[in-house]
Amino acid sequence: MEKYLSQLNEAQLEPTIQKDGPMIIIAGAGSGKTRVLTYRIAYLMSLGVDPFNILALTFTNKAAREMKDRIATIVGASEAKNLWMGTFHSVFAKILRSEADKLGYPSNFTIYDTQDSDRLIASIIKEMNLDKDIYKYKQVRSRISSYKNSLITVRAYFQNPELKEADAMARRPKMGDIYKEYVERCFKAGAMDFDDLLLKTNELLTRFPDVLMKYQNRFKYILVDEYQDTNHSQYLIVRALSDRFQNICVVGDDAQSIYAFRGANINNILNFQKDYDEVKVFRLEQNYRSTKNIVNAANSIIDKNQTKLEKVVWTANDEGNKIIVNRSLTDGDEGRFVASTIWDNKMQHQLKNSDFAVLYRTNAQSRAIEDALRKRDIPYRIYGGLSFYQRKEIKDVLSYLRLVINPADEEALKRIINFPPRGIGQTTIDKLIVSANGYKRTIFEVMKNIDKTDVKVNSGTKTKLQDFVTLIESYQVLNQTADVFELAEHVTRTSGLIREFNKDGTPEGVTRMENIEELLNGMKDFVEGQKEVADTTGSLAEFLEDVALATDIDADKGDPDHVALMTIHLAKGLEFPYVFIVGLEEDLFPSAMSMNTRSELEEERRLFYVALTRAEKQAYLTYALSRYRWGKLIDSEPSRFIEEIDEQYLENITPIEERRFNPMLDADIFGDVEPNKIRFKETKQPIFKKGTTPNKESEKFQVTTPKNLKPLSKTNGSANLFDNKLVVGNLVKHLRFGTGRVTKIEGVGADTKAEINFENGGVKKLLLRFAKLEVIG
DNA sequence: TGACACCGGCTTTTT
DNA sequence: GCCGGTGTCA
Repeated sequence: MEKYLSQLNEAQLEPTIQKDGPMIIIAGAGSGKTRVLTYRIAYLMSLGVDPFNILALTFTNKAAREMKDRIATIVGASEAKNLWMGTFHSVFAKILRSEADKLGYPSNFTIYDTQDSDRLIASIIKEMNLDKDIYKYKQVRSRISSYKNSLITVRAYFQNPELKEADAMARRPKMGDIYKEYVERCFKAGAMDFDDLLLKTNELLTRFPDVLMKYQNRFKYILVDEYQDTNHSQYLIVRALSDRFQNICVVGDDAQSIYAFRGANINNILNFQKDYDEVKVFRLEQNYRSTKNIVNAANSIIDKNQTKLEKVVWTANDEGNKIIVNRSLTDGDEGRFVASTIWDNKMQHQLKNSDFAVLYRTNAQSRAIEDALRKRDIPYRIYGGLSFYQRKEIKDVLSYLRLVINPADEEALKRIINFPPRGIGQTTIDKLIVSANGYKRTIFEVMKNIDKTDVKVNSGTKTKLQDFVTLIESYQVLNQTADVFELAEHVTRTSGLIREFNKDGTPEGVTRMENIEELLNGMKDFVEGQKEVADTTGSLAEFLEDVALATDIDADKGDPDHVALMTIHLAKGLEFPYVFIVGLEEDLFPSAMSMNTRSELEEERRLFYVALTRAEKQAYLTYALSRYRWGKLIDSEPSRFIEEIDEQYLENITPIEERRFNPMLDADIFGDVEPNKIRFKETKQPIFKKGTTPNKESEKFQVTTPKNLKPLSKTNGSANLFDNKLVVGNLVKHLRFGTGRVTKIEGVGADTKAEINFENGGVKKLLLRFAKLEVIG
């Protein structure tokens, strides 16, 4: 242990060896807080504290895993294994499972993800015959979420006239009724949403003093990382659990609080000293990560915020290069700047792809960057966005498994009762829902006892319903003996899912199959991994829980040497030698939706601070003069954040030449194609602003498939032809068929036909027919 | 009841 | 530029 403690500077050492009592560590970006947390836990254990009595709450499961690994190298794996470490959601999901009966839940309750919640809310709004334009399900969901995070239960809601009034004022008087119905339906389905995991934990701890005492005694030492991002619900859990021993250590940086939108309360960290007696305050202000230029630039930014704790982040590192600011004409140009800069740097300095990260405000921005990187053959990985587990085919498989564990799971049932199609239509499903609500039973129970209910369906439908029940029940039987992998493998084969995805043989179907394959492989790993861990069961329930709470950043698959593309939110806690912060434009960053109040703007500024402090050696700030948003090209102006940086840390680089389109490199065609059967409808929208392409404006074509065409799976698409030319040899990208080359062109104008060889899974020949197309070559 | 084509909304950020 | 919902038709 001594050896490790000697690695710390004095400011780090003090909080590390502070054993008891409440303490707060205010840790600037890059100041080694993870190291302090890790060593502190190891130190506690070296003093004889049982790891079973230590609870460490982190922001991601990956952070927990890494910390656990590091602790394991210090104190040994067998000891480290017993630490309680993970995200709020995952730790308390486990606790809720073992205490579920007290709250009237089954221990194998389902965890609803955002999509499940959305679907349920949308269906409730519909069932209540409310105007969906006034009651937008996303708004309703976020409202319900904020109630829950503030511990406003349905009962509390109806007891509080102000809340009712506020919703009535917002023209949504039925808000409370929707909330009530939503909560009841979740309960009936044996499901908790993300917010419930915290809300129900609070309920558990307040309603059952013996349970509270049990966990207070168990968690003698509690550590909370990223405390600035805790919400009220989490705050109360921490307070309750630490109340007995008061051995609470929170770590955070108010300057990096970026989750107010999901209820994080920056006052939790600002007021910590008022919440506990004799709080010891430690500050980590020396940055070990970044150059002086980056640290000072970041300081000059955060200085503009009024709400903050006083601290001075400094570094003994080199001066470093100035931060490079680059202007582009369009988002496409911005992407190309990023790609070529990465390329040049790799060449000049012998760098790896993984030395670079591209950070953006919104997920939608990844596309332009992605295209540019792909064209340069630079490996990249997009984090976040639509996560693996949210893909349709994966959710379909998981829905079957969820139903095996918990047949009450309404959302899973609705998802797969007729997928693959088995002749159970919406009308039937609606009847089932109405009946189930009437009997206060689950849909599955109604289906199972259909003859004893008032559901009127014809005998054919009845048989189909019974077949479905039998199918699920056969899986339940298999689940008694088979492991997760074996069961899932059986399910995909016998449910018809594989047949469904295989049937048309399109690359899209192939991709879906590959994803299912990957899911099965993941299950195999899970099953084998669990055999080595003693205190876990490797059960299906556990797998589904892991999956529900997994974040994209948690999964590290594929070649690790790739450029990382992610939102700034996702980048928190990470560091990279070279960082690009792209899309620094007003209305995008800061977001147009976050400029109404000072506190919103300050959160955007903190977000920018987080982005900048990810960089170790070099930061690039880029913006474009025009950008595609909602499929339209719109003008933009540089972000105020660029101006807010003290200019002595910046270097503006003027593009040597404004980039032009190279049709061979940059031309893309998107669309649905099937031999001879495609119509291209011209739309008047130019692809590029005048002046950005030398002479001609490009045209955009919308593709529609005629009625007699069997669609591949998606019926809309569009084709972009740059400079209005199609040339033999042109590279063409197609959503479904990948990339191919034009091999033959026949005819002119409306009758133009182009034959394209797509190379993926064998050569595919497709005939395109363009309207209003000038053909050369 | 299912398939299909059209339309409209969306884009902040996530456990 | 994508996704999901909806209205229409067979």
